[in-house]
Amino acid sequence: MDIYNIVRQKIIELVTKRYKKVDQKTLNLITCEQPKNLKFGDLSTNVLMVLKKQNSEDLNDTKIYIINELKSISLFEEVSYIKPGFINFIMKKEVWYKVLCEIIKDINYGFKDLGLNRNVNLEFISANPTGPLHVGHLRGAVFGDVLARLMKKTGYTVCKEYYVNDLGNQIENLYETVKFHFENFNNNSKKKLSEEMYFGEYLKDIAKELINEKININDIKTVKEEIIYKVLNLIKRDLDNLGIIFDNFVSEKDIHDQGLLEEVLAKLNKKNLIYQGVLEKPKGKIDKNWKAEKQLIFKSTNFGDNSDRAIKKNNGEWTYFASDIAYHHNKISRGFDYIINIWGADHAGYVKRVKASLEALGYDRIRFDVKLCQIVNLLENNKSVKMSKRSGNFILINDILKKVDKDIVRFFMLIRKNDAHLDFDIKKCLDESKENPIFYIQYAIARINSLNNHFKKKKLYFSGFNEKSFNKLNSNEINLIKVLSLWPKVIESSVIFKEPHRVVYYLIDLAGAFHNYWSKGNLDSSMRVINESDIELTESRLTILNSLSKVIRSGLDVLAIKPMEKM
RNA sequence: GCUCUUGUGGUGUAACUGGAUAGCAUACAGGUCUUCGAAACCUGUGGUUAGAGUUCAAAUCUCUACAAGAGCACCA
Repeated sequence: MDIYNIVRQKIIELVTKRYKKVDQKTLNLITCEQPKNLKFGDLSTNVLMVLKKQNSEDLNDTKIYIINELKSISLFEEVSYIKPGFINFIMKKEVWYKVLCEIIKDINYGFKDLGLNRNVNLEFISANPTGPLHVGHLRGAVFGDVLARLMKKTGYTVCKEYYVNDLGNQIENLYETVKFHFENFNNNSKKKLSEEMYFGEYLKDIAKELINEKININDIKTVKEEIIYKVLNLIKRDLDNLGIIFDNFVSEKDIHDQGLLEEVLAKLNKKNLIYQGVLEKPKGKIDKNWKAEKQLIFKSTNFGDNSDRAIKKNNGEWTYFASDIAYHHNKISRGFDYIINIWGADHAGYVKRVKASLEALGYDRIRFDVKLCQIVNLLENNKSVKMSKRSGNFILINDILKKVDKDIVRFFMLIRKNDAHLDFDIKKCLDESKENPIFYIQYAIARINSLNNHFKKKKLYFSGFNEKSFNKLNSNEINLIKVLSLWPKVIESSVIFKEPHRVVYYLIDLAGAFHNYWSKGNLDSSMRVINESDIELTESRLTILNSLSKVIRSGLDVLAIKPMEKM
C-alpha cells in the first residue's frame, strides 16, 4: 500500500473528470508526496499550481471542488490550502494503522511491479580477461549487481551479462607473456618481460599449469583459449567472493565467428552510412605515431556523434567499435528491449557513438541507457593509492576482501551517487563506530532484537495487536510509520533513475529515526519500549519496531548484505 | 580546441528529477548512561562557485564566466 500513490490517483481522477482535455504531460507533473517538513502535514499535492499553468481561468472553483471531494474520501483528518497553492493533508490515525498492517502482511512490502516483465539486458564490469579484477572494477560491479537485484524485485526480467573481450592485441600480449614464463620457468635466464607484457604472478601460475598439462605452447589457438579460460576463472572467483553471479558471458570472438560484423556492416552500407575515407587528426594530445590512413568509416555524425568512426582499420581488420556495434545488435536480436550498460567514466566519450549506431540500425524503439560510474579513489593511511598497469601496482579486489568483509565493501561502493567521485577508505570501513554508517544501520536491528529478547524473558504475553492497542500510540511512534511509508517511493525512484544509493541513504535515515526514538526512553521512562504495566502498548510498539526491522532487512537484502542479529 | 561529468557549511556529501524553513556525517562548543545495548541521543555555530534569465516556485532548467575531473585516430 503506497498511500501517496493512492491519493495521487484519486486526484488525477478528479482532474480528468473536470478537465476532459487535460493531457498526460500535465498529469505527470502532479505530485503527491510527504513534505520535507511535517508541519505542512502528512501529505501534500501541487495539483492546483500545475493546473494554473495550463488554464488561465480562475481556479477558485476547482480548488473548492478538489478539496471537498478529497474531504469526502475519509482518509483525512484535515485538508487545507496554503499560500503558493499547495493542498496539504493530515491523515486520520486509522490510516497509519492500515499502513502498518499492510507492512506486516506484505512480504514484498515496497516492491511494486514497475517492469511489467520488460526484458532487460544489464551489462557490467566486462573487464578484459587479462587478469583478476582490481579496485577499478569494484564500483561498477557492485552498482550493476544491486541495480539488477532492484530491477528483478520490481518486475523486470533481468539478464546480467559480462562481455569478454577475448580478441585483439591484448590477447596477443597475454599469450606472449605466458609463453615467456613457460619457456623461462626453470632456467634462471635474466630476460625481462617486455613493455607490452603483463605483470602479475598469476600468469606464472598459469604457465606452470600449462607445463603440467604438457600443452604445446606453439599451438597458439589452443593455448590462448586455455589462458582465457583460466583467467576468466580467476575473475569468476573474484565475482563469487563479492557475491555476484552473472547470467551470461558473451565472447567477442563468438560475435566475430558468427559473422555478425559483416551482417551489421551490410545493414549500414545499405543505408549509405559507410564510406572509405580518412579521419581528421585528433586534437588534444599530440601523438607522433599518428598517420593519415584510409579506412572504412561509419557516418556517426549523422546521429549526433562528434566525429565519424572507423569500422575497419587501414589493414582491413575490424575495429573494436565494429564488434561493439555487432554485440549490441546481437543483444537486441536475442530479444532484449531494454539495454543498460554500466561503464567507467573514462568511457563517457563512447556513449554517443554506440547510441548513434543503434539509431542507424533502426533500433529507435529499444531503450538504451548507459550509466557511468566515476572513479574510485582508494585511500590507505589517508593517502591516495595510485595504480598503474605498467608498474604492476594493482590493488586487487581479492586483496581488499582479505581486509574488509564483502558486505562492508558493497555498502561503501554505494555510499555515493554513481556520477560522484568516491573515496574508498579502508580504515573507515574497518572502523566500528558512528562514523561508519553500516554499523549504525546494523545496530538498529541488534537493538530491536534485544528488545524482543527482553520481552520474552520477562514472560510477558501478547494479547494480540489490534486497532485498539494501536490507538495507545503517540505521535513519536506514528512518525516511525511515516518514515516506513516512504519505502515504496525510495525503491521506485532507485529503479527509475537507476540510483541504488538511494536505498543506502534511506536505510541511514530509517536507522536514525529508530535511534532517535529509542533514546527518548533515556529521558522519559514512559517512552521506554517495554512497559510491564501496559502490555498492549508494549506490543504495539514492538509491532512497529519489528516492521522497521523488517524494512531494514529488506533494504539490506537489496544490497545483498547480511543483517547482524547481534553485535 | 571540442565533447561529457561535476561545483552545496571548514571537510565529505544528500535532496522525492522544479516545491514550502536545503537533510546527513564529520569538525567545533556544550549536554545526556544506578534503569529496554552510549557502536546511541539532544542543543548550538555554519552552506547551494559567481552573475544574468525562465517560473507562482530554482541547488535542480537556460546562457555567460570561473574551477575540478575524464575523454578526443588506432588500441581497449
